[in-house]
Amino acid sequence: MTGNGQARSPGPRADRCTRRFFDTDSVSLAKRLLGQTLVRVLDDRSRVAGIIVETEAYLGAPDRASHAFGGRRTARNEAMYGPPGTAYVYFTYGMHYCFNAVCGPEGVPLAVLVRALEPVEGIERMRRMRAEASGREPGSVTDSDLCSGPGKLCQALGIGRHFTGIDLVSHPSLFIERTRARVLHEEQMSNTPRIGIPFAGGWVSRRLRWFMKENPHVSRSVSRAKR
DNA sequence: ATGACGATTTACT
DNA sequence: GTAAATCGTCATA
Repeated sequence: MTGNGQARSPGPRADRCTRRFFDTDSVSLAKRLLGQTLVRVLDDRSRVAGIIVETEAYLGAPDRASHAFGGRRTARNEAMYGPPGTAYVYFTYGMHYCFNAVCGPEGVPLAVLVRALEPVEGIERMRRMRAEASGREPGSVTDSDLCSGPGKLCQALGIGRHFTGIDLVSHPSLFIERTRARVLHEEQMSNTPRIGIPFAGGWVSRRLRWFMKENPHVSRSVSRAKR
């Protein structure tokens, strides 16, 4: 036992992100999430996980690109109004799920979309799950094609609709581990406009997408947007 | 009851 | 580069 009561383990042991970690604005959370690890514990208790390398901030009612634009509150986006640390998972284009971490005070629909992961645990398992979900052969799924997009990472981690509204701070099979104590330095990250929101008027050009520079696991569209 | 529309991915020219 | 796939959700009637 150490002085602060934490158990000492052989290697660096990752801690789960707390309520306080999520209790901030979405731009801050989008940056803080870079370098943390999204973890899914499967039914057989094995873990699949990846380091978050790309995020997008959604700013709520005033944000034309947000599902909560204009204060819209429906059965679909109800989770966005939950307390910080709530998961918001939505289904889109008739075939894909996307995962968000909700932040800000309860009742205020701020969220961060997790767009890409660098696979680190259970990679072969993720490859199989993603292959099955997209109707391909596992051999055709390369490491950089595994979690390099919001729909892809949900396939790889087996994240579906039933996770929407769950509490990332306490849920046994979906959470985020604090693998990085501090926010990445500015030189280590880039920001660009968000992807796939041509309908968002003046919000289209806002640079609310954040990603690790030079990381091969960020979503495709990066390569042409900005190196 | 109906119709338009995606915070995407994939295959193909 | 462009386009198809595919369906839950929500606004309108």
